[in-house]
Amino acid sequence: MFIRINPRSSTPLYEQVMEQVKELIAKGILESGEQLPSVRDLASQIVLNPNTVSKAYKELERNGVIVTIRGKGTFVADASDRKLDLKQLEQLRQQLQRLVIEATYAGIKKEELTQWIEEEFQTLKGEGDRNAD
Amino acid sequence: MFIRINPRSSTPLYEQVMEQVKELIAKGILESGEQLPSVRDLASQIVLNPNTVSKAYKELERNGVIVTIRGKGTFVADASDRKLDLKQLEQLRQQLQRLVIEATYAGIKKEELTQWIEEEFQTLKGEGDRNAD
Amino acid sequence: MFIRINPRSSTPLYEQVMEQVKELIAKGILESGEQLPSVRDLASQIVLNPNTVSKAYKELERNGVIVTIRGKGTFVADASDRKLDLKQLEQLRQQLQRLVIEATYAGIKKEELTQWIEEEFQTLKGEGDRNAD
Amino acid sequence: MFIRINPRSSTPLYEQVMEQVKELIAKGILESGEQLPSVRDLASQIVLNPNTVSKAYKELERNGVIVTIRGKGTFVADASDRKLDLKQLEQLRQQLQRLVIEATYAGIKKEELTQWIEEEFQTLKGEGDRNAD
DNA sequence: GTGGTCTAGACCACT
DNA sequence: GTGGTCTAGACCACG
Repeated sequence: MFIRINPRSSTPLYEQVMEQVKELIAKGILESGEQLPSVRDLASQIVLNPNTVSKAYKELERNGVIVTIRGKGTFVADASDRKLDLKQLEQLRQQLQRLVIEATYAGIKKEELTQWIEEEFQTLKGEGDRNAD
Repeated sequence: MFIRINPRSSTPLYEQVMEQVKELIAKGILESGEQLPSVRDLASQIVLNPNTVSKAYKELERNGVIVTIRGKGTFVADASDRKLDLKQLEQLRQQLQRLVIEATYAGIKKEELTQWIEEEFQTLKGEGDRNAD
Repeated sequence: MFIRINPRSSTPLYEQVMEQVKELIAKGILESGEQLPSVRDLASQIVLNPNTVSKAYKELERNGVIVTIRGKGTFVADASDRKLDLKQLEQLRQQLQRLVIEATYAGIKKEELTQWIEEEFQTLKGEGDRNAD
Repeated sequence: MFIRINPRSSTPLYEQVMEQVKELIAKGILESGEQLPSVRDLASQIVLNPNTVSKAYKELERNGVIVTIRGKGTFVADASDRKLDLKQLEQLRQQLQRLVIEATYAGIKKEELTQWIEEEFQTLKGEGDRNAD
């Protein structure tokens, strides 16, 4: 797993791990049922304390992104197991509102923003396809 | 100024203030050159520690959103004074990437997301127009 | 023996086996003196490591629920052989206290809870009768 | 707050803290809006590491039992804020099933069990009343 | 002073 | 070997 942590960023290390794992799954580089590196392995790979990685894994499990089986390891959850409640949708919507406001500050037009989204979706899909080859 | 703070949210109080001020400006409810309430006034209005409001104002000034003039007060900055460096653009782009990933997890399609953006821009513009009447 | 294991549950696999064996006995589906499948057989049936099944059997024997006779196999113990010391009673009582507290949090009234117990006892008895036919 | 921890119990320390806080709230000894001791205070009171207490508090917040406000402290949540989803009800029901099975093993009759429940509810209410005096 | 994050290192239960 | 729990002690952001 290619995970890169920026220890100087203000976003917590465990959140950075969460984001990148989610990204790998969204891109299809990690597939359902696939085993993730063990807490200790990943911790030594990215030079983090095992507790920090463990915290990231536990949060991801709570989000239904991964599943951990005691004594065996942690695995990517089935897509069907993912949770999507109303609160999350609202949060997403609120994030988007903030983003739109910031964008207007930066002088970014609606067309430009939708173009960006188009590109991001392409990137996700593209990397997944490359992986599938 | 209509600002509502949620003390139980996990986002810092001063950031909530910043977001809402930015929102009011983006909507055109606060216009360039308009005076903002003093730190004390705003603090007592929304029942917050003046230090917290002060921190929000300072951060907003650092971003070039507002300007404080000694002995006169704080005012909404001219749109031309806003700073938009490359770092901010990158951050915006990264936020959007995260949002797209989260959206795919929530099963939201590209079309739906662009539709949302359309709506958010309409909301901004709409409230601004209403205010301009 | 119809035993279903959920490897993703947080309760240990061996405890799940224990619970289900106890349930089968409580329902009268397994009767005193009846032979249980061998560790190997049960392990292959429910796709578990034999060590895990073995641990469950050992624990059940420690509780006096089953007995293993060297060279013959393991059998359901006589009801008279079951051990019920004071510690277990206290534990039971404590579990019930926790359950009552959780129930009040869930807004469940006393009458509802006693009704539930009524139903659980009926279920136990009912399945036993069906099996006795 | 009178919290007693048993370091030799097999149930995790942080769960013991959770249970006892819930108990105090259920009994009405801690009321809605009331402030809990700080993480450090409680930790030194019951001779635990602050991290352990913090973990308990965070879990309790996730359950909607308490609310923490950054920089101010943690408080008992409003009863209306408590979450009660279907999964929790199912879990409760399953716990009760196990309890009934264990009870039959211990030779406890239905009437006895319902009597116990009656007593537990009385205890909860009783301590609350005593506190209200 | 409050809680949140992180590290280092230890022990335990489960498979 | 796996993850889960716990301690000790440090630093930081928030109010």
